[in-house]
Amino acid sequence: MKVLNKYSRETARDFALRVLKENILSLELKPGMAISENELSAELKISRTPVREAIIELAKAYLIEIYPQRGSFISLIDPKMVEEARFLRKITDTAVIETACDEIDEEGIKLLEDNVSLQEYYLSKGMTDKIFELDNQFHKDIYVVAKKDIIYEIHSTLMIHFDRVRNLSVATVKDFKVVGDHRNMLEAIKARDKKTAVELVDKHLSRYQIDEKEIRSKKPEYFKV
Amino acid sequence: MKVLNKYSRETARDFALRVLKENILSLELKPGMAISENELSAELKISRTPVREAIIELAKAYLIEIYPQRGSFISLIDPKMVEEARFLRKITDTAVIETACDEIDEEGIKLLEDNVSLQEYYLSKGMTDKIFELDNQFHKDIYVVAKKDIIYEIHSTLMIHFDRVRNLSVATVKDFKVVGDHRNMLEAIKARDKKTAVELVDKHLSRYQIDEKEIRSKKPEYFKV
DNA sequence: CTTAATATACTTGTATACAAGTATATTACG
DNA sequence: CGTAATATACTTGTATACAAGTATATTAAG
Repeated sequence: MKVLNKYSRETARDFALRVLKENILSLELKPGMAISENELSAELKISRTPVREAIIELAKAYLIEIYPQRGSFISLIDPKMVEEARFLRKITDTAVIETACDEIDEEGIKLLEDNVSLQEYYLSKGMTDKIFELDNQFHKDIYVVAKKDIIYEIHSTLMIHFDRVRNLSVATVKDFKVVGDHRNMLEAIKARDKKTAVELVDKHLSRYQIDEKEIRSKKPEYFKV
Repeated sequence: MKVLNKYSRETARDFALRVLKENILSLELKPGMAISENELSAELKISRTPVREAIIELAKAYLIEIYPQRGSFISLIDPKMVEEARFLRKITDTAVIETACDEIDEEGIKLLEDNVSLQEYYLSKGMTDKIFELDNQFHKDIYVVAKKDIIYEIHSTLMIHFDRVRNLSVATVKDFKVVGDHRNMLEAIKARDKKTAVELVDKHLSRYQIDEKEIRSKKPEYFKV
């Protein structure tokens, strides 16, 4: 597991949570792999308590499975789980961008504009690795504009199911097209054009389509069913 | 706080969680009220650890606010939070009932039919207190039919924000009309009539409309803003 | 009496010890 | 050698002790 640096103000629990999420998303912690509270606490140089609290939270999001007195395991990729996450993201993103069209104001425009401009800048400089983080932030900002930021937070951990499968996909290179999507979304929101905005969300998410069969053939041991 | 009976197989953590949820929903634990891990563990006759773990989970759902070294408090009613929960329930219920229309089969019909029949029976006998639980189960069953039960689970804790405000409302007596709603929803799903089903969800949720002003004037100290 | 300094009694965060149960390795037996 | 009984070394669940910080009560000074 890749151990990140602990921020000085960060609680041990938040630290453990951050490290675990990152490693599950990046598949450094592999689906099906056993993890132990004791091992992790040794590795992170904190006690069992905060590690355990982080594990419990991830178990609530079905990212870890806890079998009492037997062990805890990184959840296998469950196609049903992935589908529920995708479904939830689609309906929520759609409704939220519509609301954003209603709620957008000068402040919101600035928030989104700054982000997209930066994405375009990094794209033009070929610094595509910077775009990933801005991509996530852009989606969060739309929720903020729509005054639905709690929903974003609540769903964020669940979306790891979706995102880690994406990370297994070979064809994640076409990421540069998303910057154009974001620009178009922003313009639609500014124009309060709900119909176009919703179409863009649909188009945008279709880029994240995953070829389950292909991934499954490469890594069958990662899958639940 | 009303302490429930602990099931023999239930872990101490699940027990604490169940008791806390129930008391927050019923407003036995009042918004803004201070709670202490030590007090609760004494009251529930379990140690601090499982109580603490339950509190952390509820804090993640914004039902409890933890201020380190100062104390933990039942969250005040936050209109933004209530609105986000209502928004989420509406869009999710809508999308899920459409999916249920696609996925319904004999087994699903039986599941829903058994529930609604029982509701109708209790209604005819005037045993309206039994209907509350069946109401929740009916909604969950629709998610099950639509193969979206994880989404139901993930959202259930969040919906307490919405439901506890409903419990403060005087006009919750018109509950008997929901049985008719449920019958109509079931028939729409059986007929795979998405348009009608969605209209019914909308109509159904409109019954849960809350008069914030009225509640606020009765209990202003419960509100955040 | 007022005000400031100091205890005191809380709070949650973390570390650790023990309890209860599981799975594997080891040992003893046939 | 094969099989069953028994240790052994894990696992997570729970209880408890201590650490660090906050808010209030108490005390002392002016």
